[in-house]
Amino acid sequence: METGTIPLEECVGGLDLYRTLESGQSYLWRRSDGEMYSDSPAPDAWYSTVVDGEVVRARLDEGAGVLEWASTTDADALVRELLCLEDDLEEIVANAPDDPLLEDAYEAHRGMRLVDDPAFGCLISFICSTQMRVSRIHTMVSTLAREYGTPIEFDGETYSAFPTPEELATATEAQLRDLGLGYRAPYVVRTAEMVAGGEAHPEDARDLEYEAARDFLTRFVGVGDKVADCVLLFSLGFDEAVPLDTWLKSAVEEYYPDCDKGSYAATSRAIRERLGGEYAGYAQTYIFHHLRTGD
DNA sequence: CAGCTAAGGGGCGTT
DNA sequence: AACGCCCCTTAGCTG
Repeated sequence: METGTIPLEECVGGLDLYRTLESGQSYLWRRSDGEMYSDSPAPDAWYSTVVDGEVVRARLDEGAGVLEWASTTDADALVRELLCLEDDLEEIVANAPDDPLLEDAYEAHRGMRLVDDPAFGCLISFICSTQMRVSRIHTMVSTLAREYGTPIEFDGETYSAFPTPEELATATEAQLRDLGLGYRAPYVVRTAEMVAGGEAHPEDARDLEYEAARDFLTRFVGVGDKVADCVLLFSLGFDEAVPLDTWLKSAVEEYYPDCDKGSYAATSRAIRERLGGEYAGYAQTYIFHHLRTGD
């Protein structure tokens, strides 16, 4: 076992691990008390995930002023990457457009960061997310990991990696329906088969310009504009992506009515400009969390 | 191409 | 306790 600490002072603008990992961006982490996404924060809890066969655990130690990690490998760089610790939140907030809703959101959830999830797990997570509340999405993704992922022993406990495309492609629609995925079951199987078969990989979108990348991702079954935007924002480093979900649509309706241009693409473009362009995705994450939690 | 609708099932608020 | 409605939407069909 390897362990380490990352000084919180290196995370410019702070780090709120609870809001970063339980705000509906990532479904690939687990909380040690099993109460993740239950609306009951546990400031001392360990969060764990598995990336490329390596277990990573992380915990905030506010008293010591550090983010503590433990892993099967030297995970210092990996933890910084997964939690976007290099993002300068002070600069992002300072450069944000003057906007009452956005300022409230940034103020209320200071320290919440974007995540940088592995692409395949992120893609499947958001295919599962349609018409679903965040706690159930987390349950579904955990179930997929338990049923199809490779178990890994670490520090006396068993962790389940999210399945590889090849592992998930062995699933049948009927099995996934039995696991509670509903109409998403065939989407997950077909997308896993596409990636496993080499037909396309979500990582391929990295090389494209933003809107072309979004179009590219919609070739996967169960992926429309909104899910594609989530994968771009939460996994592929497109910080300008603004997923237009029900909460953002209601925000457009109530706060930015002039940004409603009818189609997804045009409205997305307008709200992206209104929220600051380059880092509009950060703004989206804060507004989404602000409206959803009512905090 | 725009517009409509079906597609799990659980949790939550209302009767 | 039963009921209706909602949930970070997409695919497929119709006109």
